Amino acid sequence: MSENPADPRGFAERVYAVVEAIPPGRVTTYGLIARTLGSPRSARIVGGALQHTPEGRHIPAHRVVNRQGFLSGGWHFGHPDIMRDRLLAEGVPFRDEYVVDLAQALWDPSDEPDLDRLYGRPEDGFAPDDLDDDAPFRIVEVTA
DNA sequence: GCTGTGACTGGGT
DNA sequence: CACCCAGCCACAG
Repeated sequence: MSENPADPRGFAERVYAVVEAIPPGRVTTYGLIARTLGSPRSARIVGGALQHTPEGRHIPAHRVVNRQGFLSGGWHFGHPDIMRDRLLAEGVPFRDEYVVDLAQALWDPSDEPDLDRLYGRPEDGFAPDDLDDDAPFRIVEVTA
């Protein structure tokens, strides 16, 4: 599987679009980005995309942390301190040395209105695998 | 095309 | 609360 047909820009491009929308002083998580893009199980791919962030583009990748608020991508900046200092400079509250206070700083991309225009539209022709994710049961074919 | 690999996650122990 | 475990899925060899 390479690229989503309904996703001509590529998954990584859409990840960048979301990350660029994160307000200064706020953070979001890999999982929320993945969910917002319609692919809840692709949190790891989100991380992979950020690892290959193009130099020329100023993408605030330091505003992405894991579900616990931990700066799991800290070493990408040379040292986790770099990432932490950038967040501190923006006023992001910390619960621990390398753990941000998600209760205060978490920003959910899916709360943003007009998601389609901001991040692209995952609906058209998107693989329906995500739809049953949160469903309590799966609809199966009735065999005669 | 097949395989290995994670800046992840949620559930279980 | 802290590990451990097994899915996860796009992407690079």
